[in-house]
Amino acid sequence: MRHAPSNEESESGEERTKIQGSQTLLRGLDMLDKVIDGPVKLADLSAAMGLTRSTTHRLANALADRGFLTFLPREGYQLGPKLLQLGFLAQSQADIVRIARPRLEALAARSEDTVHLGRLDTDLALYLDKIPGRRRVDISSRIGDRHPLSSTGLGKALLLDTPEAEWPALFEASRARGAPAVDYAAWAERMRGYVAAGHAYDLEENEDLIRCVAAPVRDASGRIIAAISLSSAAQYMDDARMAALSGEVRATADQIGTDLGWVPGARPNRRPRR
Amino acid sequence: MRHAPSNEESESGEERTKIQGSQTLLRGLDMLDKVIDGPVKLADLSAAMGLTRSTTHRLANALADRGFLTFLPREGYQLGPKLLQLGFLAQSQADIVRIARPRLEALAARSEDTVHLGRLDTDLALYLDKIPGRRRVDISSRIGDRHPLSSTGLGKALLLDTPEAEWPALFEASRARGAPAVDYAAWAERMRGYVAAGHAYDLEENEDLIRCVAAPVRDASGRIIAAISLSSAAQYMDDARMAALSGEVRATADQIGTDLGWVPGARPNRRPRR
DNA sequence: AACACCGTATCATATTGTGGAACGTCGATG
DNA sequence: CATCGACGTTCCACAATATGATACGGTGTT
Repeated sequence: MRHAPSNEESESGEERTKIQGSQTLLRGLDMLDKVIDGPVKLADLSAAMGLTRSTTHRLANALADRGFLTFLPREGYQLGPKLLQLGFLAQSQADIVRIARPRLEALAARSEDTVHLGRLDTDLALYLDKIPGRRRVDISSRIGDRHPLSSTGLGKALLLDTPEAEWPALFEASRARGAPAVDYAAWAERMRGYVAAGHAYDLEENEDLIRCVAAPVRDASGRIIAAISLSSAAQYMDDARMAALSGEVRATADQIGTDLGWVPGARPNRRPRR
Repeated sequence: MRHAPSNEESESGEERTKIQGSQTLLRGLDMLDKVIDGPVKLADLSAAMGLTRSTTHRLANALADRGFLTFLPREGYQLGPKLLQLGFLAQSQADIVRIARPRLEALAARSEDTVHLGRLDTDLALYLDKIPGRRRVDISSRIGDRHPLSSTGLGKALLLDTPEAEWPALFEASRARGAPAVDYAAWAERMRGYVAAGHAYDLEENEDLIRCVAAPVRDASGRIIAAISLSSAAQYMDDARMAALSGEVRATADQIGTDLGWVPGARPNRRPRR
């Protein structure tokens, strides 16, 4: 085959692995990315791919034939129905607990502390998984437990996208469910900091002498569907360590999100599904 | 390249188009289908594809590299996170009204009658689109209208998957919303027939002298997310014609569903999302 | 230890994919 | 009404890319 004229490196600066011996497949797969925000005409598509119109057309047609692309006569190529089907199937195969487990174990191993995974359940945080740390610290939580949102790191992480207007109601609900009585104004002020930082702390508000760092997990829709937290005795968790750990906890949460189809940079999509 | 040893026709009886000149891409895309029900080991995958282990491995790796497959060390290959991302994006691009329009127009043109598209809105049928037929018949419906479920073909089609236990409540709600007072037992008996047939009729229950044939539209999850109906004056709609049209209406509804990622044969998935 | 299983790497071969160019087809423009 | 331009489609000679036989290196099982 003739090679592309001095197109050794892509002009659009993207650097994708070669995987040697699958050029056609990789080009086809990458083509789907070029179509993610609406219909694209063949000419634009070939320009974006750095390929000739012939090649682009052949690939696009193959993708369309299998339903990965839809061709709209006067608009261009668009994501096709096959992706809806496979996306749904992938969704049903994606069990958060199973997906998250290895990442959580790695985090627990590195930090030697206890890691939790949980999600929102009406107005409580439901604990889905727990990896005990190496240190002998009693963290009195069990899988299946429900804890108040306002007084746990995990719960606060779950709320990071919730509009502030809804905070008072949730705060009250938490108090009714056993959260300690603290001043709302002070709590909300701290929450604003957590929202800005993208993670949440828990500073002995719930169980005495336990501190934790928590971060939200997002799925393909960008919504927060779960959160993880790393807990330890306050003696092992001074402010400096919490700050140091927060990046790692966020990174782990983001990795899990990526496994679930979340795309870090993508336009935030906060609207609830349907 | 060496060709596959006498593997001219696939053993698994599937017949897929050639599209000449995209073998690698097509093989890769088809590979995703072999993985739809859980992790598959490399050996099984190559067997299912009718390819050598080498080739299978190369393709699977390319797919995994781009996130279309996930490799689980001791289980095999599985649908990957990229499909979740693209599936979600495809979903947000898939506007039912726009997708359905050409199909509805074709149906309206063929039958010369009025076609409606609608979906469930709490306990009413919300009309999303309307293509007037050629015949001059007053169908007093407008886009945005809400009509009772129990007394419209469209509404009944929307209920075809609803457990019978919930029928009485919905029937009562419809009556409260203006549906004519008919006998529940008789209505339920007719509904059972519609459920078995996969389509619904409306026989002058709502507007006098109007009859219609309706069918449900399913999405990738298998759930009924909308319905279409074909309405005409009773004089043009004798029982024979209704029977003849029901197949065509169902076919159109199914085509729209396919555009939305629905797969005809797939295991029915009735459980609500989340 | 020997074995079976599974994923990975290598490499000569020619099949497959490539891109240039020409063709159709539709609307818009002069 | 003719010409043009934009866009998708088809064709084809050429060689780069994809292929599959074979061999390798892990890990758990007998």
